[in-house]
Amino acid sequence: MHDVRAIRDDREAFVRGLKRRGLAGTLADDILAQDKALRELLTRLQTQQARRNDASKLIGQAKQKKDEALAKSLLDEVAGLKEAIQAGEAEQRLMEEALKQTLAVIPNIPADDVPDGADENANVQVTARGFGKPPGINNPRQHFEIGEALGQMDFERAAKVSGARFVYLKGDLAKMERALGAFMLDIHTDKFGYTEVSPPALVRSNAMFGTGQLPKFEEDLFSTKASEELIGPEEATVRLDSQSGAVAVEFKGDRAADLQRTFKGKFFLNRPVALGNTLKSISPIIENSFWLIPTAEVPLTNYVADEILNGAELPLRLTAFTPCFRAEAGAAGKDTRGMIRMHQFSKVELVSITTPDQSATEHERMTDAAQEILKKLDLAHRVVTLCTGDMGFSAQKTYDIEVWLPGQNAFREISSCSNCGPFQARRMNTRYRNAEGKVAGPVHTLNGSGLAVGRTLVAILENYQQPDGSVAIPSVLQPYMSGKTKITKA
RNA sequence: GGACAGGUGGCCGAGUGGUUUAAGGCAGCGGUCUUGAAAACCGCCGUGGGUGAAAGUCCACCGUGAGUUCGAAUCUCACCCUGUCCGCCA
Repeated sequence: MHDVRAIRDDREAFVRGLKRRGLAGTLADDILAQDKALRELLTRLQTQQARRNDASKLIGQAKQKKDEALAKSLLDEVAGLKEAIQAGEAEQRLMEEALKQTLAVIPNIPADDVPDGADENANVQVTARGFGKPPGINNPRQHFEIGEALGQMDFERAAKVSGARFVYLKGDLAKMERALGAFMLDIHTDKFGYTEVSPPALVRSNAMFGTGQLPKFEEDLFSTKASEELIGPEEATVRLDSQSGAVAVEFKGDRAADLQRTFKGKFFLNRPVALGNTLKSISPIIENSFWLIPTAEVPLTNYVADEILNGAELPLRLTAFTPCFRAEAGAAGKDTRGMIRMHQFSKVELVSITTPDQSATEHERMTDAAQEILKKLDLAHRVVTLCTGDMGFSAQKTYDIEVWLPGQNAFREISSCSNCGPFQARRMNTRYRNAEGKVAGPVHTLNGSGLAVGRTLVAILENYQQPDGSVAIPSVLQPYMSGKTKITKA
C-alpha cells in the first residue's frame, strides 16, 4: 500500500512509477483529490468535536454545582452539534474506506534498477551455471514419465480422489520430498541464520491483505468460505439491526435451522451494506472462516503484523516448510502434465524483516541462500532480474531463479526472491524503533522460495535420470534418505 | 461445540456515566545527592492523525466494529481473542 503523504509530497515520482508498471491515467490526481477532501472534512469535524468536548465538560461541572440553568443553556448551545458530528463521522468512515480501497489495488512501484519491459522477454539474466543433458542420455525424459515408470508418482489416483492438478508421491519419491524439505531447512537455519517456523496454513483475510493477495487476487486463493452453491440466493438475507448497528445473516426457508447451525457467527461484513441485500449480492464482501495459504510468505511475514519492532533486533529471518494451495485460475491448459503447476505443493519459504537501509543487501543475501541449495544439489540454473511488467503486485524488485530441466529442454522458475520495501509493512502496520527509541516508519519485508520443493524434485528426476531408468540421489540428500544412492522401480 | 470468567499503556493493575487530563506500582530515560554505586527524592516516559515555518494546538484510540448520551474505559449489540471446566478429537 502506498503512503498518501508520499504521493502528496512527490506526485511526479508516483506517476512515473505507475507508468513503469503500465498504469496510466488520472490515478494520482484521483487519490490527491480524495485525500484533500478527507483532510478538509477532518479539519471541520475536529473543530466541532473540540467544541462538543468543552461544552460537555462545562455541563458536567454545572450539574455538579446544581446550576441547572447554566447546564440547560449549554445543552441548548450544543443541541445541533451532535447530529453534525455523527454525520461527519459517518462521512469520514466512507471517505477513508473509499481511499483505502483505491490504494489497496495499486501495485508497488519498481525500484530504480529494475529493467523496464512488458513481459518475461525483457527480464535480464544475472548469472548462469552450466547446463546440458544428463550423461549418457540422448533424449532425456520428462519427470512425470520417470516418476510414473518408477511407480512412485500417481496422477490418476489423485484425479480420482481430488481432481486435476494433484498427485500422490509414494515410496522413495515421497521420502525425497520430505528429505528435500529437511535439507533445505538445515541449510537455511545452520548456514544462513534463519529461524525455523512451523506456521498456520489457514489465515484470516487481514493476513492476506497484509501481504497483498487480497483484495485483488481472491480468485487465485482457496478458502473455506461458504459458497453460493452451499447457500441458495433466497435462503439468506443480511439483517442490520438499525438500533444497535449489528450485522447478522438471517437464514430462511426449509434449511434455515441447518444453515443457522452451520454458519452462525461465521460471517462479518468488511464494509457497510444496505439493508435487505441477499447473501448472493453481497458475497464478495462477506468474510468468513479461513483462506488456505498460497505460500508461507503469508503467515511468516504477517508474524510481525501490527507490531513496532526494535530496529536493533533486525533483520528477522524466518523459514518454513509448508504445503501451499493455489487455485490456478486462468492457468487452464498451462503445464497440465506433471508436477510443475499443482493446486497443492510444498515449498520452503524464506522471509526477512529488515530496516530500510538493510533491505537491498538482504535481498542479495536471500537470493544467495536460495541458490546455495541448487549449488549443493548440483543443479544447473540461472538468475534473472524480473522486468517491471513481470513483477508481482507487492514487489519493488524480484530475482527469479530458474532451474534447468533437460526433459523439457528449458529453464523453469524454481524460486522467486522479492524485496517488497515498505509496501507490505504499511498494509500490515509493522514499524520499527531506531536507536533513539523513536518510531522510524515501516520496516522492509522480503520473501523468497528456498526452494519450491515439488519443482526441485522434478529437477532432480530430470537431471539425475540414468540410462537404466533409475534416478541417482544427489549426494547431499543421501543422508536424509537412509543412505540410499539411487531410486529404482518399486 | 457448550457453560462461566475475562481483555485497560513495555509489564502489573485501579477505574460501573461528568475536574479521568486513564490512579498507583514495576521497568526504562534524565537529574539531585554520592569518591563510585545503591537507596531516597525530582522530572520525563504510548500510537496515529489534522493544523502550523516552528513552538504549539486540536482530534481519535482502554480487544475490534457499531449504537445510546450534551458527555462512554464505564451502558447496549455483534464479532474477535484469552483463561477455566465440560464435550469432541490428533
